[in-house]
Amino acid sequence: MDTKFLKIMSRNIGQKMTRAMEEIYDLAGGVFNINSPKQLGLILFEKLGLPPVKKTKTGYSTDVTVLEKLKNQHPLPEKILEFRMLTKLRSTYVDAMPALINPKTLRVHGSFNQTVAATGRLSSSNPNFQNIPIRTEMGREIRKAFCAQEKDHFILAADYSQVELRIMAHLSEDPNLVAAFKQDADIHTHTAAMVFNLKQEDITSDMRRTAKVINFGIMYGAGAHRISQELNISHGDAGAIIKAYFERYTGVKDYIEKTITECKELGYASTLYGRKRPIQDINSENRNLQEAAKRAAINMPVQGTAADIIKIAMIRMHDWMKKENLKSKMILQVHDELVFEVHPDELELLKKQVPAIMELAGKLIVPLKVDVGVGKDWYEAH
DNA sequence: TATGTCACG
DNA sequence: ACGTACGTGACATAT
Ligand SMILES: [Mg+2]
Repeated sequence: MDTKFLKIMSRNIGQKMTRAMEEIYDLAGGVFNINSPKQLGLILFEKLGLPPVKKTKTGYSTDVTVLEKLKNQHPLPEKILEFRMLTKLRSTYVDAMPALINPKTLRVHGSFNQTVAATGRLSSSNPNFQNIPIRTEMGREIRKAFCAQEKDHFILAADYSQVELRIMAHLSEDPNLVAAFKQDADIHTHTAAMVFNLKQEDITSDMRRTAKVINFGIMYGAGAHRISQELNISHGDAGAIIKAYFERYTGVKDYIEKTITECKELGYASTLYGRKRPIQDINSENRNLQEAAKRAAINMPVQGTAADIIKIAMIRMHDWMKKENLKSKMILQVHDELVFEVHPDELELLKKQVPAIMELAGKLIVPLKVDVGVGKDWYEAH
């Protein structure tokens, strides 16, 4: 870990927090605990009279979807979101990691749990290395602190490209989805072309974004409601897009129905390699429970098969590294990604072999693809 | 310990 | 009328 870097980052975030806090108290007309959803709810929805968007068990919801909707009515919600981002990054990552460094090894040693996630995924704890920020630039900067211990050594990150959609192609044998991956097409652009009935070259970035939400949404069993919220479009339009998707990818539709039927009969859903997840609620009288169980059943074969494949890759990787007496180390797994600390003498070898081992770990009717990045830290390796 | 929130794939 | 996309873990607050 680059603790010097984290120390500076903590100070910088702290300054931004102070500024945001002052503006928040100003806009709210008084001091309160911004981290208390209860106090914040009173300020937003009673003192300022903004319209409540949704409720929680205990009161007003103030989560990011709510504050996004209130942004155009008052300047406070946006400042709250900024403050929340800053506090999350500082308390969960920037200030937490240095405190966890083992004085003997000068490293942070977490756990990868093999018997927690119901789908067969690993989970990571103390600390969780599988949710290190990447989606915002400020968060992403934190990855600069994850560096090789020795100067001149490297971090190598290798991640599967669209592994879950490739698995869906394999399981469903849908001709359109299979063809897309055999051509190594940009899958979201491909789906956009299918759904909007256009050529791939005529797809706009907005249409691609829509298709991306659909591609992921389908694998989780999303309905028109969720898709409409996600894309900020009408319920009717969202329904029409989902309908168009299933008309073009009929194999996916059939596969999803088959998975649910089979789960109802057997009481479990399974992966390509035979891992089973019991899903008893699939036969529940309670409609909400049954619908949630259907979505879990749809997702299990996809998420679970991806977990099986990367586990196979990790075992083969370990065997290979041991046999070759390598000095480099496999240090992290993030569901579709493996991270290595690499000795400079072994860099070229790993750049070649790591993706090869990962790509061959799963035998699917479409190819698996792995992207590799190298740098002095995890930020550069991506 | 429960709850709400938010970080990731 | 209600709820509404899967799988996780950590933090702060409130009780
Ligand atoms: Mg990936």
